[in-house]
Amino acid sequence: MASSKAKSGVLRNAAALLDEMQLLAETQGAKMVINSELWHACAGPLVCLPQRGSLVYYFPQGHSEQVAATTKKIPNSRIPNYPNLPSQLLCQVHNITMHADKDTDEVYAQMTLQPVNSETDVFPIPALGTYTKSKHPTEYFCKNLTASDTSTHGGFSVPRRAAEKLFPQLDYSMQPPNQELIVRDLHDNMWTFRHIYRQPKRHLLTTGWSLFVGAKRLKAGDSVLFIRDEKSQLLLGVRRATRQQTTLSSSVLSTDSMHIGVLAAAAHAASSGSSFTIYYNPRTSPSPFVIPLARYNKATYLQPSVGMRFAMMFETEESSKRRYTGTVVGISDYDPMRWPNSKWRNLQVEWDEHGYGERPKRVSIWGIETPENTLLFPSSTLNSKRQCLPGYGVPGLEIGSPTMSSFPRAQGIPIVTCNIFQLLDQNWP
Amino acid sequence: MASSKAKSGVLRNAAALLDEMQLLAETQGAKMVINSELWHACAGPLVCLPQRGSLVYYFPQGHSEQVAATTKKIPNSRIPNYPNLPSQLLCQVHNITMHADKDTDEVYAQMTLQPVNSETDVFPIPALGTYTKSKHPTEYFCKNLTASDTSTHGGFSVPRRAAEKLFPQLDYSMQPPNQELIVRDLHDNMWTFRHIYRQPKRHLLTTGWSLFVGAKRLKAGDSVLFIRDEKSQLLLGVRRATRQQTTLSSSVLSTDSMHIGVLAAAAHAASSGSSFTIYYNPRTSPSPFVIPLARYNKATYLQPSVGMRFAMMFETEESSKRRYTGTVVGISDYDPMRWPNSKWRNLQVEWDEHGYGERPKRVSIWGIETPENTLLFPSSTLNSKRQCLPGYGVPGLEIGSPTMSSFPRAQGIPIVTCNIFQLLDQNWP
DNA sequence: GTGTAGGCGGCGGGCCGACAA
DNA sequence: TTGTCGGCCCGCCGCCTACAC
Repeated sequence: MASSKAKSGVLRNAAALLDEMQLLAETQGAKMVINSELWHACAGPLVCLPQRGSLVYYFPQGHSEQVAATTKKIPNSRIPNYPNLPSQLLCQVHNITMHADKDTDEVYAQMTLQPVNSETDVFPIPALGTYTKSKHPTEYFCKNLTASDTSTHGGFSVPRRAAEKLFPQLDYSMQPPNQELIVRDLHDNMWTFRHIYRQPKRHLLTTGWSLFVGAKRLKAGDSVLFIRDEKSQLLLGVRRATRQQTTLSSSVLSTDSMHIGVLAAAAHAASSGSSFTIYYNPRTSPSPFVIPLARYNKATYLQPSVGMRFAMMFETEESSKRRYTGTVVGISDYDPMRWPNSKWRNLQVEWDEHGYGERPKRVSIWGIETPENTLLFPSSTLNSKRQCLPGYGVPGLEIGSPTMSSFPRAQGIPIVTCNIFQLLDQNWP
Repeated sequence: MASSKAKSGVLRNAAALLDEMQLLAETQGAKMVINSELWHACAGPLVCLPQRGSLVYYFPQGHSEQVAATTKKIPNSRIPNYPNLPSQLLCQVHNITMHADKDTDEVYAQMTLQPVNSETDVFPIPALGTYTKSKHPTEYFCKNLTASDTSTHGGFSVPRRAAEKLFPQLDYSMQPPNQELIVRDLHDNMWTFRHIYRQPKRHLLTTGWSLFVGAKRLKAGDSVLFIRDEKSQLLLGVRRATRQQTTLSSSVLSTDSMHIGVLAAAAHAASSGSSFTIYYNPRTSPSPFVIPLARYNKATYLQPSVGMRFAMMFETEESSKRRYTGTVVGISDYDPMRWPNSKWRNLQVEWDEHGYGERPKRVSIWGIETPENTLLFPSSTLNSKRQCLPGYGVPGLEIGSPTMSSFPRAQGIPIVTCNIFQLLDQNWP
C-alpha cells in the first residue's frame, strides 16, 4: 500500500489520479472474477495453475525465458548474477488470480509467492472455493479462422459437430432454422450472434459476427473457441496466432531492466523473506516456471540417466494434446556460468519424430513422463483425473472416458485405451 | 549481443525467431530515423534531450516516478534499498534515439548511459550530425479535437490562422478553393487530405480525415499538430488526452519488479562500470530525470535558501509555454529514508497562483529559474537560443524575436519584451 | 462439409449546406 | 470564426445463393 508519506510529496493531482486508478484496478480485480474454465480453454489443455496456499518451486530461469519470449529479445551479458538467488526457490502461493488483457484478451495469471525455508514453514491460507482450481472445460471447440471467417464479406462458418455439440438445438421446422445466440467473453461482455442453418446444410453465424471480429481485431489464423462451462453457459474465447502475439510494448522498461527486475525482485524476496508478485503468460512462456512441489518431488524421486526413454505432451494445432516420445541423450547445466547445478532444462533430449513443430532440445525432469515416475506413483496419477496436472498424470488412461471421447480429437493420433506401459511399448522401439 | 552459447540451449525455432525479431527491430531502428522536429513538437515545448556523448546526471528517483506514472501504481514498501546507487549518477550518454509507439504514436527516447567517475572520465563519441539536437519546430499548430472533428459525420475544422500559416496557399479562384494535402506522420506514413475552403469562410479537411481518425483511434480531447520542419515539409503528429494515456500494459512484469528493475539495472551499471539503457517518456514522466551536467552545475552553483523567489515554465493547454512564479518555503529530503541528501525535489515551494492545473509542491533546483542563476550565467542563456534547454535558458528574452512572434500565443499571457529582471519585477510582489 | 465468390439491398459514412454562438 | 446538425447520396457491409473441392 502507498504510505501517506510517500504521497505527500508527489504532485497533488497526480497522487489523486494514482489513487483513483489504483482503487479502480483493485475494484475491478475484486469484482471481475474470470471464468476459470474459459480461462483454461484459452490457455490451452496443458496449462495448470497451482492452488492458492500450496507449495511450489519458482524457477528464475524459466521466468527469464518468459520475459525473453515476450520482449523477443535475448538478454545480453550485462545481467548481473544474484548469488543469493537459488535456481529454484521454494514458495507458498499466497495468492493467484486469473486475468485477461483488456485489449488482446491474452490470458495470464498473477501470483504472489512467499519464499519459505521448508515444507513445514507455511502459513495457513484458506482456499477460495473452486476459483483457483484448474478446471479444463469438457465441452468446447476451437476453430482456426479462415479468410472468409474474418473478411467483412460474410459471417462465420461453424463446424457441424461444434454447433451440434455446443449450441442450443435449432428448431428445424423453421425455414430456415435459425436462432439468436448470446455468448459471453472473458471480460463478461455479451455478444449476440444470429445462428442460421442453411443450404447446403451448414451452420453459420451471421449478424453480430463482424462486430465481434472488428472489436477483437481478429485476423485469419487467429482462433476462436466456444465452451460450455459447468453451469452449461455458452462462453467464447479468443486465441491469437502465434506470429502476431503481443507487440513488444517497451517504451517503459528496457529489456535488460526487465530481466534484472525479475531476478532482483525474486532475490530480494528470498533474502528479505517478503513476498513477490509475478505474471505467468501460459501462451507466451516456453515452459511453466512455477511448479507444484508435489509434482517436482514425484519427478525428481528417481535420478534421470542418459539413454532413458520418456514421453512429453504437446498441444496440437486443434488445441488437443499429443504425446511425443524421445530419449535422454545428456544431462548437463543449461547455463553453467550463471546457474550451476540447476535442474532447469538440464536434460538434453532427442525426439523420435522430426519436423512439423519443433520441440525443445532441453527439458526439465518435471516436464516429462517416464516409466519410472509413473510406476512409483500409480495411485496419484489415477486420482488426478482431468483436474490439473495434465501431462504429469497419465492422460492416456482417460482417453476412453466419455469426457474425452465426446469431442473430436486430432487426426492421426491413435486412440489408445491401454495403460501407460502398453502405450510406451507401442510407441517406443 | 546474445552469445552463441546462450542461444544453443534455447528451443531451436524460438531462437531463430528471436534472432529474426531482433534483427528486424535493429534494422527498423537503424533505417527509421524519426523527424526530430516532429518528435519535439509531440513531446512538447519544454522537452529537451541531452546530446549524444555529453555528460548528464541520472536521477533514479525521477526514473521511478516515471514508472509510477506509467503503471499508475505507487511502489509499495517491498522495494529494496540499493546502498551502492547514489541519488544522482554521473553518466555519459553513449547513445540516444527518438522513438514513437507503433500503436499509440506516444513519443519516447531511448538512452544508453555509461556511468563515469568524473567529468574527465569520458569516451570520445562522435556526434551524429543534427539528429540528436533538440530542435523545436518554429512553425506549428496544435488543436484539441472537438466532438465534430472526431465524429464519423464530418471532417476536420482547421483554425484559420493555422491553415494560412502552414498549408500551401489555396487557389482562391477555384469554386470552391480546394487542394490535396499530403502529410507524413512520425512513422513516415503518408496521409492525404482534401483541404477545402467553404462558406461560411472556413478551412476544412474532408476526404481522408476519417481514415486518419480511425487509424489513430483519436477521440475528442486528443490533439493533432501540424508542423513545417526545416525542410519546409508538412508533418503531422498526435497527442493523446492525458486521461486515457497508455493503458497500463502489465501482464509482463509486476509493478514492483519494474521499480526494482529500474533501480537494480542502474545499481548494477554503477558498480560494474557497464552501461545501462533507459526509456524517457516526456509526456508521462512528471519531470525529466536525465539532466545535462552543464545545467545541473549552473543550477547548483548557488545554494538555494528558504524565502527565495523563483519562476518555472509549464506547458499550456495550447502547447505553448507559460511561466509561473513562487517561493521556496522549505528545503528537505523528499524521501529521507531511501534517498537521504538527494537533490531530487528537495525544494518545497508555494506558488503565487492557485487553481487551474496543479503544480508540484516539490521541485528540483535545476527545474527552476532564479535571479541568481540567471545573473551568474547570462552569456550561456543568451546562447541557448531556441535550441534545447527551454525553461532553463531565459525564454522571455526571445519573445520579441520573429521566430516566436510569428505564431499565435496562448491567450492571457502578457507579451513581455523585457529581460529577466524586469520580468521578475513585473510578476512578483 | 466447408471455403470462397457473385449478387444486391440497406444503412451509415461522409460531403454539403444552414445556423448559432 | 468555428462547433454542431439536418439532408442526402453512394459506397461498402453483410446477408443471401451458388459453386468448387
